Amino acid sequence: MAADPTRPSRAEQRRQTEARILDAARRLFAASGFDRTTIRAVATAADTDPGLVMRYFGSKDELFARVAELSPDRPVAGSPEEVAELLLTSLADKLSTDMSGTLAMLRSMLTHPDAGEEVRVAVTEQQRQVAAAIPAEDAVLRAGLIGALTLGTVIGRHLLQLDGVRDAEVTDIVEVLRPAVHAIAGVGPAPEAAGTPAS
Amino acid sequence: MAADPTRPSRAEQRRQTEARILDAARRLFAASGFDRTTIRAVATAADTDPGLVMRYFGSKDELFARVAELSPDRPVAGSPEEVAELLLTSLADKLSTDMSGTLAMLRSMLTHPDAGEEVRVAVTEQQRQVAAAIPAEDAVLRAGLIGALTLGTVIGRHLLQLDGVRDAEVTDIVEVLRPAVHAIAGVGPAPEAAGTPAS
DNA sequence: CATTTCAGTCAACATCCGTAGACTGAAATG
DNA sequence: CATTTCAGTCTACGGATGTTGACTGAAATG
Repeated sequence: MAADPTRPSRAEQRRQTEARILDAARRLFAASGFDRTTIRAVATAADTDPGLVMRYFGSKDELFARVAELSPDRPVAGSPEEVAELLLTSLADKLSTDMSGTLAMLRSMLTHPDAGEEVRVAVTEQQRQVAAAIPAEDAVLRAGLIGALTLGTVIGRHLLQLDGVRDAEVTDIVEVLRPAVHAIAGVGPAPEAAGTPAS
Repeated sequence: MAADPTRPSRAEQRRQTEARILDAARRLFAASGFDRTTIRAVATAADTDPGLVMRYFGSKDELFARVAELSPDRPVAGSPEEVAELLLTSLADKLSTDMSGTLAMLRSMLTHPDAGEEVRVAVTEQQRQVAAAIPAEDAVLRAGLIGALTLGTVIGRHLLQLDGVRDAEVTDIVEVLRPAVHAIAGVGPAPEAAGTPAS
């Protein structure tokens, strides 16, 4: 019944509290978006005080900027076929990873101007790279539509939770989407009928 | 200098005011979403008073429900090829029509639970019909991914305004997406190489 | 013309939010 | 031990929002 032999130091205590706040913020922003998530709710969920949240993170906007993040897309390049495969791998990441930080951003992208811009910039950058690899007049459009397909799939799975998409295996989704991505990228049918083609 | 010969009757006046309010609400909800659109802003944009908006439409939620609407999808059926073509026609509608009522709904779907449910139900219904026409074990997944592609395309064009997608001709988008939709629907390559196939 | 109806206006209320600042007590420091 | 630092708590302010209700004046009604 003695007191804890290793009581956390003050610095450690603070780190834990900050972490609890960040976790709660990520979760609530992802679940309800920026506007409907209140500092008070974050504080309650983190079992602390609104004042502390402000003192540690400055403002609601700064807290949001801290936890809402798009995991950076890896650069894509090569032949259209290679680019398509890289995009499918990238999509697989987005469908499997935890992503609550990303979901916070995506959830708010249609109503929070900053979040919308951030998503737009990220998609546009990937679009630019993809377009550069597609030999066609309408390369930008094609790349943009691949971005739209990606975005729609992530939204459908994680935010709208569409039947069949919500619970599907990531590999199955990629399988179904492979010929579609290849088609939009302007290449012929998928390299192989089924299974991820080896090297 | 005489007074207007045909001064609008009181009933007519009211109809005009209601129409101004509805127009303003549609526009503002579409531009900023539910939470960031205030009754006061709607009233100002409609050149009236917040109290009047309340008296005519009851509450902010009712006003939103009145102007935010998904134009009903026409039923789709037939062979996978036919269904794919019907979906592309439906998509073309969604990309060209004015749509500010639809945009009000879509803009809010990620942050306003009711709007999210309404979109989900609409997509799910179309998904059900499409899945019924696809002879495959994973028909529901495939139909869901076509829904995701559609949703992503509309979002990319009207809400995120992606480069190349924002300004593209509707027919060009449909052209690029045709083989993709056919591929996801599980049919072979598009029926024709280019141009809308005649009957 | 007398009366009623009602579109439109105005002011206020209750609530919630982000945020600021004073305060407390225990841990760190010398 | 005396002093300082600082994590954590509490209270309150200023502003915005949805919503309500009283009021006004002109159009409709008989």
